[in-house]
Amino acid sequence: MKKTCETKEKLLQVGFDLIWDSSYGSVSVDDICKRAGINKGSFYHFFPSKADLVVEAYQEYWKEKRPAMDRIFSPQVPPLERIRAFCRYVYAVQKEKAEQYGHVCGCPYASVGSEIATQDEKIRASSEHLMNSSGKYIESAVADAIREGSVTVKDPVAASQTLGSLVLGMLVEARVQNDLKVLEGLESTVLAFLGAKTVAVQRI
Amino acid sequence: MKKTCETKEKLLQVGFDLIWDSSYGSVSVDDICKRAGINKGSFYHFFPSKADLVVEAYQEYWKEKRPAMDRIFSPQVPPLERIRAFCRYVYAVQKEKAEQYGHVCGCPYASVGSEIATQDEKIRASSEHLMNSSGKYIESAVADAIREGSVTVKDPVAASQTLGSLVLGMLVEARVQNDLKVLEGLESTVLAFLGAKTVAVQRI
DNA sequence: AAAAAAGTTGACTGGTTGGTCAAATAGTGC
DNA sequence: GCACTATTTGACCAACCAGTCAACTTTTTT
Repeated sequence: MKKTCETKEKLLQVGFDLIWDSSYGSVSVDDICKRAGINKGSFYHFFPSKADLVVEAYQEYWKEKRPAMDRIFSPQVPPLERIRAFCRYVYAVQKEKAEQYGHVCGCPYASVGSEIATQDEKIRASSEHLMNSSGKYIESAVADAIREGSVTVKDPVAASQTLGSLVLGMLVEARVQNDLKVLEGLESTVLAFLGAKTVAVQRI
Repeated sequence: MKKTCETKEKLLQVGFDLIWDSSYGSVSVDDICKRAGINKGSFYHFFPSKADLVVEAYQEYWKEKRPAMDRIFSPQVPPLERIRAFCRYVYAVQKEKAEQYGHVCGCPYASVGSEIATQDEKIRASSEHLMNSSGKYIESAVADAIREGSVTVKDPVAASQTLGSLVLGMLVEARVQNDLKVLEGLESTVLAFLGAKTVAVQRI
C-alpha cells in the first residue's frame, strides 16, 4: 500500500483550485506548475495532457467530498433535515471559497463542463457524471420525504431533478453576480419548492 | 441616419456565434476574423479588445431578441400563456442552434459570464445585466398570474427569481449533457413549479 | 551493491495569442 | 477636384501556449 505521489497530488489540488476560480482556458499548464512549485516535465510525467489533469482533479475533489455527503445524507437523519443540511453545506463551501479567492466560484463541475462541453468530450462526460453524483443523494432524500409525507411534491424523480437544476442555476447566478446573497435563500427556496410541511419557512 | 458598418456587424455576429458555440477562451480573434473574412486590423479598428467585441455582441443579440420577447410577453396574452410560450421559445432557440452547430449551446450570457466572471469585470457585469433582462419579463407575467389566481405560488418576486434560476440550471445541464431532452420537460416543469391551476400538465 | 524503475529537471519546439502600426484605399463634404 | 475622415490591409511583435525530450537523481527491487 503506497501513498499517491506528493507531486501528483499537489498538481491535482493546485490545478483544481486555479481552474475552479478562473477557468479552464485562462489557466495554463505553466501557471499550475509555477503555483505548485513543480517543473513542467513532471506535469507531463503524471498527466498526458492538461485535459487529463482536469478529469482526474475533478474526480479527486468528488472523492474528497463524498464522506461529507454520506454524513449529510445519512438515512439516520430525517429526509428534510438531510436536504436542509445539504443546502447549508453548499452555502458553507461557497462562502469558504469566496473568502479564500475573493470570488464566488459556483459549481466547479458545471463551470468547467459548460465552458468546455463542446470542445473536449472527456471533460464533458466527466462533468456530466459528477454533476449527476449529488443528484442521487438528493433523489433518495426526496423520495424518503415523499414517503414520509413531509412534502407536497409527488414524483421523486422529477422533483429531485428539478431541485438539482434549481440549485445549479442559483450557483451559476451567484458566480456571475459574484454575490453570496444569491445563495442565502437557497435553503428556504428549496424547501418552498418541495412544499415542505413541517417547517415554518415559506418564501413563496 | 447611417446604417452600422457591415464589417462591424459581421464581426459581432460571427464572434457571438463562435463564442456561444465553444467558449470565450477557445475562440481567438484570428478565428473570428478568418470566419468573417475580415482582416485583423479591421477588428481592432472597431473594437479596442476581444472583451469589448463580446460585450457589444451580447448586447446586440439581446436587441435582436427583444421584439420576440415583447411579443411573447404581451399583456394581451393571458399570463400563463406568456410563460408557456416563453418555455417553448427557449426550447425552439436551443433546438435551432443545436441543429446548426451539432451541440446544445445553452444560455449564451450564462456560459460566457460563468467562464469569465472572475477574469473580466466588463463581461461579468454585462452578463449579469443581460441575464436579468429576461427576468423582468418573467416577473411581470408571474405577478399577473398570481393576481389572476391561476397559480398557487404567492410571492411574485421570489417565484420569478426561482423560476429564472430553474430555467438557467436546465439550460446549463442541457449544454453539459449535450442533450435537448433535458429541455423537453421545460414547460411542464415550470408550470408545475408555479402550481398552475388551469393546465392539466402536472409532473410533480 | 547492482540493476531497474520511478521521479525530476530545464531547456527546447513550433505554433498561437492578443494586440500594433504605417501605409494604402475608399468614401464624403465642399 | 481637393481635403478630410473612415476603413482596410497585411506584415509584425513579444509573450505565451501545450507538449517534448534526453539527461540526471532518487527510490525500490532483487
